Amino acid sequence: MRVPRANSREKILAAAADVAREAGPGSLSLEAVASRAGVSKGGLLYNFPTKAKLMQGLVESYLSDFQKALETRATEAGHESVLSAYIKLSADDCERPKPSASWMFSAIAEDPDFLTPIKAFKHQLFERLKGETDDLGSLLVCYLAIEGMRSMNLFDSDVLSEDERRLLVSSLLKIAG
Amino acid sequence: MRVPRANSREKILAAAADVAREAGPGSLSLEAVASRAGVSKGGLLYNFPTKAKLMQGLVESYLSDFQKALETRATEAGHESVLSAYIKLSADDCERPKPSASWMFSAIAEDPDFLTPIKAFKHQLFERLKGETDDLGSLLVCYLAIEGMRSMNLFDSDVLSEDERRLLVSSLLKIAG
DNA sequence: TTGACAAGACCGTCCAGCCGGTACAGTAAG
DNA sequence: CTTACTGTACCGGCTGGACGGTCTTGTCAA
Repeated sequence: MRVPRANSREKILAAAADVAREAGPGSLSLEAVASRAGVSKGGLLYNFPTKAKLMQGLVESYLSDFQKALETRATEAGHESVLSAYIKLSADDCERPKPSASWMFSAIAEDPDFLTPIKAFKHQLFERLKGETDDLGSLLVCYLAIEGMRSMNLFDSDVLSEDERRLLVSSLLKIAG
Repeated sequence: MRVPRANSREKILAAAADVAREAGPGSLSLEAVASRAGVSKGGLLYNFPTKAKLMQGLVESYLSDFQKALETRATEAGHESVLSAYIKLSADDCERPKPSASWMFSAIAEDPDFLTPIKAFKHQLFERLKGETDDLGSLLVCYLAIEGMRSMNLFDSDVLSEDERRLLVSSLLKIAG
């Protein structure tokens, strides 16, 4: 009973993220992902010949989604700076109560090198932000604060209230200018 | 109460942190820890009857060390605020190139609930900081930026240069007042 | 003697990767 | 149109190995 062959990859990727989020990063097994995606283990291994490839796919789709969202934000709303687009995007990402990237912990456990592309991406983004502003101190504070927000969301650590998060975002936007 | 021959518990805890840092969080097995600590598997299980207890021990020692260091900083150098003590302590912690808490990833993979005490601790610290200042916006920015710094160190993501980190710290201290 | 381990065999479980199938789809000759 | 062939997409059982945890036996210092 097969229907959408082409979407299998994305379905599997989404299923993997779901499993990691709901059952915990330690429960991200091939069988769990396959079952969640409505695919057999063989079908999963057909799309991703190894678990490492699956992790790599997760990283790549995460990065491309993020970049797409950032680009959209940075261009759509007029002459917004990349930094403020990044702030708003991150704020929205962190709005969702459940961390959507728990799979990162699985990836790190598998092999810390899986995060290398993410590090490179962040480095690139930071360089881009540096080229946009002349007040390095403010940029550093903003950038790190966003990093902290994302980290707290990732660790599912809800220290901030709704009001506090809003205040934080507006403070950051003010610092960003 | 008999004194053990050597302080095996601490040796084991340190060995576990070393294994997670050097071999990766996914390689944190009981055998690896035992071998690293110069202890047999039986000896390890004698001190920590289960892997969960070992993780718990890691968390507890991390938290007590951190609190002790924070208290020392906050009291020794005159009437420094807790926030600036926290900033400086975190900056020093992040000075070290290698993340010292990679075991956290192992703990999360094992069971996300292991981080509950850490979340509680952070929440408590944040409340304490809120009681110390009247400018919530600045506190939020500072606190999150520190969180970001710690997160980057944990993920071994060296986006900032030495100079940038120093500038960041001084900016944060200025914001903290 | 006893408490604090050392040493390691052993078992149950879990899981990644492999492999032999199977159900189509497209093509193309007859 | 039919039959035969071919490649794609997927199924699911299997296995080898790693790992956590238990248990037994031995050792040595206090």
